[in-house]
Amino acid sequence: MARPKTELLKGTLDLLVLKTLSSGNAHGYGIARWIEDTTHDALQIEEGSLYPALYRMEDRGWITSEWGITEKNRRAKFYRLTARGRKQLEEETSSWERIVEAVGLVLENRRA
Amino acid sequence: MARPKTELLKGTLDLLVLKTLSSGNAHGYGIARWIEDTTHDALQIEEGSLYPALYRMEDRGWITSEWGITEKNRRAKFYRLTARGRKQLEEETSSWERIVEAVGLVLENRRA
DNA sequence: TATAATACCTAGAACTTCTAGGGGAGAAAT
DNA sequence: ATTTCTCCCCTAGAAGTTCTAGGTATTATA
Repeated sequence: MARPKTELLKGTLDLLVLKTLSSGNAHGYGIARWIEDTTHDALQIEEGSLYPALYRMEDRGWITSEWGITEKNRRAKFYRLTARGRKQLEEETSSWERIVEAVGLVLENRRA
Repeated sequence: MARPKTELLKGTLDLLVLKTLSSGNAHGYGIARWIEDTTHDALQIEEGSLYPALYRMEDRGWITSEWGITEKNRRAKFYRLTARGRKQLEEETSSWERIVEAVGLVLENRRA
């Protein structure tokens, strides 16, 4: 089936998930769908990347989880941001912006 | 001595090196210094990351190397881009731009 | 009642980057 | 002269994240 290659840049997944959760609770599957929709499938979230990432973030105290029922009447684990997660989001956002700016400098530059 | 954390996003190093070489040959050490200078040290290039990356890229036929002597009268391995390397640079540049744009959509968005 | 969609889970492979060293040779400083 | 600094290359192994390629269960739909 070979979908077009739309690999994530390693290191961005946490940022994307944290940002998604910053505006409301969500379950894993829903987070993935929301990111894909928002980016018009420019980013695809593999479940084999997502779930391990969610566990890591929970271990680190950035998010917490709770079982519940979705709008579609399905059992799902809902995540929400902790205070530490919110702080982490801020850090990762500014780190991301710094890197984008820096890479931009390289891409624009012509060496003398 | 703990320099401030300025980790690379995994996946950007190839792009940075290819772009650096796109405007002229350079040796490894010089590539690292140029990227750091250009980004005002926002990105730091570890030699333990750089040299393995250069070998990978050479294996893949994106760059070729040749020993020579630097301006400072030191022995050094000079790299230059191949045609395939130039093509790879184009691909990685547009991939980078796609990702930056997509992440931007997520960061700007507020979920309804 | 078969199939699709929703939702979660996991082991192991693959890959890149970092850590933490090592070495040699020329330049500068003492 | 000898030490120290800068330039320049190199490597093994650890660490970390993402992907592949499966699997399961339940509900909605055709």
